[in-house]
Amino acid sequence: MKIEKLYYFLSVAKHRNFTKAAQECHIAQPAISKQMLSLEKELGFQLFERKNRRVELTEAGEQFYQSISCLLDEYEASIQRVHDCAEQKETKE
Amino acid sequence: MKIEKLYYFLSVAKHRNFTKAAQECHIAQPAISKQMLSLEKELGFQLFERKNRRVELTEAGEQFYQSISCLLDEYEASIQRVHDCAEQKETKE
DNA sequence: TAAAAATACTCCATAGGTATTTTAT
DNA sequence: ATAAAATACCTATGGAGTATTTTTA
Repeated sequence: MKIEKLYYFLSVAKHRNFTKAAQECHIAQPAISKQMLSLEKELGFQLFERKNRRVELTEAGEQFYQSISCLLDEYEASIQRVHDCAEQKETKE
Repeated sequence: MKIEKLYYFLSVAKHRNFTKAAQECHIAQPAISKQMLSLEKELGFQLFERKNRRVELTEAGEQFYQSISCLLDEYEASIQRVHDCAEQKETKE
């Protein structure tokens, strides 16, 4: 599981549109499409309902969104904290 | 960033030994070694102090360990919850 | 000399790109 | 006809393996 894939998921969930998400993530639309199919396969269930001109989240997708959204915030905070810690150490030496 | 890489890190931190961690993770020692070098490069600072016959964590490494350990627990819980949600949906239909 | 990490390669899987097709409005 | 996702195909990067080297107690 790549963390980038989870960020792509958040973007798709936000836009309810693969093409827009691809733009936001600075990758091509087929790349997002494949990543989301691969994510669903990896998890073992549908995250999206592909409609006509719109993507909707399944119930599981909505829940996953909530969890992953928090988790990635915490992940970023962790990275930030450890960066700060490393820099503080540097200036102390 | 792959989540597997973070699990490898936890294992190395736990054992203070790349070879033991490799065994626990069911991969070869050079694979762990490269993954940890790549992790340090990606983060931009040292996580380990490679000693004689022992690996020690830097301060930043210790802090990263705490954060990542919690984070991966939450990640697993998220996956579990969403699995449960998806199954409940299935049986309801 | 033994134990442990790093390096040098080789191989394969996967991520991403472009072009194209499919599907529904 | 158009908008949007999926598919086909290609390439490059990265992960993992085996064999080997380096280092230090």
